[in-house]
Amino acid sequence: MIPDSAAAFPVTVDVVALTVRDGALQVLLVDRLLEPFRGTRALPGGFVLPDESLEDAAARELAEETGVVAPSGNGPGPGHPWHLEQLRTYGPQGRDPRGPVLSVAYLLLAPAFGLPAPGGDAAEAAWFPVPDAEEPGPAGTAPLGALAFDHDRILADGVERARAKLEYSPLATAFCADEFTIGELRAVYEAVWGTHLDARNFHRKATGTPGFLEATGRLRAEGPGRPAELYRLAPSVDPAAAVLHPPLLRPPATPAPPT
Amino acid sequence: MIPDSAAAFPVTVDVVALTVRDGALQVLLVDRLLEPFRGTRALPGGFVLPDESLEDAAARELAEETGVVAPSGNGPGPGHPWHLEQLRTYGPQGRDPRGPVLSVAYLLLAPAFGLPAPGGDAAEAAWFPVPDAEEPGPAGTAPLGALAFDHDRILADGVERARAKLEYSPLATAFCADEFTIGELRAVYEAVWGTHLDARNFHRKATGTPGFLEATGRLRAEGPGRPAELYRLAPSVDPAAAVLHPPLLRPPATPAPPT
DNA sequence: ACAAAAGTGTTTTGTCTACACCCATGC
DNA sequence: GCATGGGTGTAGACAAAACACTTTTGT
Repeated sequence: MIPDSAAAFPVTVDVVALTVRDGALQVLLVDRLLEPFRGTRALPGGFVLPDESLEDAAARELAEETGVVAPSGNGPGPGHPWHLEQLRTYGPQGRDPRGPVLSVAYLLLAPAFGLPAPGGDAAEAAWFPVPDAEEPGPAGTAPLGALAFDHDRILADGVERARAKLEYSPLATAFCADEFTIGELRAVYEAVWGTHLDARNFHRKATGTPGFLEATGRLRAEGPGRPAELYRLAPSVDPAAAVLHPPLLRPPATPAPPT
Repeated sequence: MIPDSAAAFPVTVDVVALTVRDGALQVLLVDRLLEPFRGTRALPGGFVLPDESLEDAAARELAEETGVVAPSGNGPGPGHPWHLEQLRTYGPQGRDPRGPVLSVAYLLLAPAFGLPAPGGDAAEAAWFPVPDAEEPGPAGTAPLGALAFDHDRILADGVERARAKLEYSPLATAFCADEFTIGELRAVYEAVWGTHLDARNFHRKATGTPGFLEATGRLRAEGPGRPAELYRLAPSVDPAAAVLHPPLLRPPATPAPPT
């Protein structure tokens, strides 16, 4: 019933896994063990199996190549702040030397987590900072511009999607642990956007936006300074669909001074 | 070199073609001539050929099933206000009775155009109004809820994408002819969002947003009332990438009274 | 003259920004 | 005490909603 003219394409999933570590936006990259692009850095990913959903394939490849076990789907329950969403699909022509291959890219936003022993088709999975500007840095600081396949473009698309989503969705909390302080949340915005935000105004805006945060009543003291109140993502909200009103807009341009 | 465990999937493209006709947001649907879902309404679409790009396949299927010749890509030149962008990809499992099939959906925003003779795998391509609310209307007014495959969901995703994009991008102009009046542009916003906008404030906002509109200096008189100035989309802007600042936000909720 | 649509001005209301200021802790 | 980070108050800049008003056409 499917016409003969219809071609069948191998399909891969590639995951842009982002986190905030050491005050910077970082991406999870692997070293490829197999051809093509053997020895080159790439996004974790691989071929979709016959009976798999795309999202399951993304979670499986992430687990195989980085040892990370992601919850299937966007865990709504507490303790699963991770967020996995589809980014876009990159066309079959001219992106794989082996022939036409379709790649469905996924975006994973997660708190910083350790990287167990690698396996599968990749070795040395590690976090790499995403440079603030999209242009590769002058020194060897920028991992961009050197990835396998069209992964540079996929990474750029993923970073831009993450930056845009922080403005009007509660997804910044996906980078935080289950409970977090306003300061930690602000650090997420500053790292992802590469900007400096006024701590006082951010506090008012974050706590004053309905449907965003819920106070736990507990405090957390960390180093000097007054202990901060702990918050969690407001319940009864799908963080992928909720809309912040008013949105938290990123300022036009004023990079943070490198502390 | 491609592992045997990797499956190959048939891939289709489906096009959510939206326009504004008679003051309402409308979608282009076809009647399927072949199984499965023969006789059911569906989005225009079909299988991707071996050497085709996804975008080319979307344009080809649209032309085959509706007689519409879309420009390949987003024509930047004047006279090609159409806009074609990828929407998202719908997973291979459980969406086609013939087996796992991947579908990459595209969103086409276009001025109202006539429909030449149909051909290919579909007949009776026609425009259908998209109901304001997502719930199907009580009477037989709503074509949603009755489409083939998972096209109801794809249509809902496309409509939501279009509604969101009008806020922060100049894509509302994709629904207009090459030159248009502020009133026509406002009618687009009102039809897509299903709201009523204040004509005076809209005029000021649209003409005052930098990088959005360019005055032609000409006028157009249509019926009674003062003739309106003609505008075109500001040049030197990629309408798909440009960002309106400040954005044109849709009001929370107040449906327009049916004139 | 009248209706209808285009375009401008003004007032009010709210939101963002910047910054002064107090609070609670470690040292 | 003093540095450090958390949290609140407030004045000016700025943008948006509401609406009075003028302009220019068709009938």
